[in-house]
Amino acid sequence: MKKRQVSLKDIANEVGVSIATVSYVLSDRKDSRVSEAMAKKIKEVAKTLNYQPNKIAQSLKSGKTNTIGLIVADISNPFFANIARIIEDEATKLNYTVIFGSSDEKAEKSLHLIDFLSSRQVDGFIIVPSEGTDNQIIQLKQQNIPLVLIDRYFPNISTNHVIIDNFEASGKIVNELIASGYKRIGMIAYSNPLFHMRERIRGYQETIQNHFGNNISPNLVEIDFNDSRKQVCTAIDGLLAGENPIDAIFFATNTLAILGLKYIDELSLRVPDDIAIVSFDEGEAFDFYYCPLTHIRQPLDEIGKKAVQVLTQQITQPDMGEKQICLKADLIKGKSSIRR
Amino acid sequence: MKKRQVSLKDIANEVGVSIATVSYVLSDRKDSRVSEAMAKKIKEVAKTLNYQPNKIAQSLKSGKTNTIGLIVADISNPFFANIARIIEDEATKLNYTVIFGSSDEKAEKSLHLIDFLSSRQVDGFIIVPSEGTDNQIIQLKQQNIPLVLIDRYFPNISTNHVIIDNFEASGKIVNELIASGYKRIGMIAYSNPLFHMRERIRGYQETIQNHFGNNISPNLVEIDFNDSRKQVCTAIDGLLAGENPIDAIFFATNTLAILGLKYIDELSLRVPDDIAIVSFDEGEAFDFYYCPLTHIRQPLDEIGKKAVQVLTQQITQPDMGEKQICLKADLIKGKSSIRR
DNA sequence: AATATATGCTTAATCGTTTAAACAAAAAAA
DNA sequence: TTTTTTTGTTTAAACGATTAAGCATATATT
Repeated sequence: MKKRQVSLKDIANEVGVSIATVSYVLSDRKDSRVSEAMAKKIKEVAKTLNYQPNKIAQSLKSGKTNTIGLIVADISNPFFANIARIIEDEATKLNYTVIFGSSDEKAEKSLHLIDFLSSRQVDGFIIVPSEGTDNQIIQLKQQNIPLVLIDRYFPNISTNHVIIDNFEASGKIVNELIASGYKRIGMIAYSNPLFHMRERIRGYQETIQNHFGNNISPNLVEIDFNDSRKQVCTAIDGLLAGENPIDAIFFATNTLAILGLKYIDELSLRVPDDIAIVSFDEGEAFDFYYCPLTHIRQPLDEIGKKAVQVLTQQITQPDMGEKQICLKADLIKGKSSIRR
Repeated sequence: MKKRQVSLKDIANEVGVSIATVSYVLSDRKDSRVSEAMAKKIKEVAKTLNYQPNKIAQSLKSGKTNTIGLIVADISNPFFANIARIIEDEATKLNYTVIFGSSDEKAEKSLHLIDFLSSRQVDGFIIVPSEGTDNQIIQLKQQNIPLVLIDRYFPNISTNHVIIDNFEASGKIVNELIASGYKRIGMIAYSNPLFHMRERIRGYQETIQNHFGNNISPNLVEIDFNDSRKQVCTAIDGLLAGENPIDAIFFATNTLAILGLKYIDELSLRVPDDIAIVSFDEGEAFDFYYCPLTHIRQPLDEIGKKAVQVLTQQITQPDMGEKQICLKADLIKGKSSIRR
């Protein structure tokens, strides 16, 4: 009734030989001294029985699972979903499986995921760290578990990481607005202490400062991740109120941009005539937005691939030094930042 | 240098007791007769050493991995991405891990995935079967591997499945168009022999037939999945040409709708004034489309959850009979099918 | 012919966990 | 006091694969 998976033992019994012999043949070791005839027979039987090696057993023996644990901050964000996909593809190419989970930007969930994936003996981690996970990362380092951070990192913890130059990208897009003639540029960002967000904000502030000095000051609103829908609206209201309403908004992420654009539509403001909009990252949702958005495009492909490559290198050569990769992001000029 | 994961052995050595005793304590077996004092000590040491049971070893022993293999037809389609997400969440709740892959609608890739996941000893499969995978499904059945098909199934292979009533849904949305006064309704579908697609087409054809008899015949164009971008445009051109151009298009999937709408924008046709549009499924991209689409919303949540529940039941009670679940989909009325 | 080497396969240990069975010592029943 | 039962712990086999070491037998070298 219950058909167990066929094992080396089954083949050995069938052929009338020891398990070891079968193992030697099927693992194709050049130094094995099994006779041609026997090898052929064993391979035949293996095929007819449709033998598939039990990777669980192999893993237990070898201590390697060929599995990567991936923890992203928020899988419902297409940015992370895409990265996850790329990582998965690249990992598959290198013969690794990816098991992943979303921390939903919560340190507690992140910890739970790390424990879970550790107990499943992943060979290493690729992590988009969220706020307050510093010690989790330190722990992993202490356990000598191979690890690559992406998108964000902790400047005071030395780790492998693959990130982009958020400061530069942010400056680039603000410059674009300024070049188009916009002066009162607001920014809506998350009140997130993580490095990537701080860098985006710093890029914005310094660029404004460099251009306008003390004549025009930056106009930044920071938003709580867990109440973003409401707070984005309030933020926009705030930026538009007063004597000198802003004429352009820079959204620090695609999720903020989506929320913002929906509200701007509700206000019956037209982009870019009434207000210019620029944003970090893309979203499928922008495909059908009437006005193609000027935005920063991160090299997702490169980030994902590099992360996997660095990780698998660490796994196979643990004594390799740490790799810290910082990529440049592209500015995609749409029509949402053109002054007409 | 190299810190191995701590094992029962480490704890046993530390406490000065046998591995078995440690195992009995840490697996919290009610029938164990280990003394309170010893149990307490072992638990303490386990905690300080930060012991995490090695699930690989547990799996090898138990023959269960608490892992589900998920194979979707196309992970870049948000429909499947969402389902994957829901399945993942539900599985996690039931203490299962999901390992998944995308067959990209290719039988060969599907086979590869099944072999791969089998060798990783998944306890069961949830599969969105693609064209030509009939024998793969039959094979799994013969090996007594628990299995649930979703979205599609093979009428001539008896399996667990969770699907929706595509015929009914299709009829419902065509009826909506007819009720709004549209008469020449075209449909663009995939030339896919799978049941779900045939049912959507049949729903369209029979509804047209029922309403208009022989006065107006259905106007269906079937499209090759691998060349859909081009063929959708050709199809729309075709439907719009001639003496009696169509006044409404029913797209059989969200991917077709997205391609179609982009082309319709290029043609400078306005929805619904120049042409009405209805579609199966949603897409994030529709969020910002100027005209909210009338579409069929599948109960993704229910499909995903039911699939996991049926599968885990099959895993724990293999002698349970097959479950075949057919859900109804909802018609979401937008503005893309209103005659003005 | 005696010894060395090569060939072909088997034995047995190992990975970390589970668990039935064994065993010794203590407590209870006779 | 002897026997039985209970209590607390250990032994050992098992899951399926890998692999160093062992052991015949056959072939090659002196």
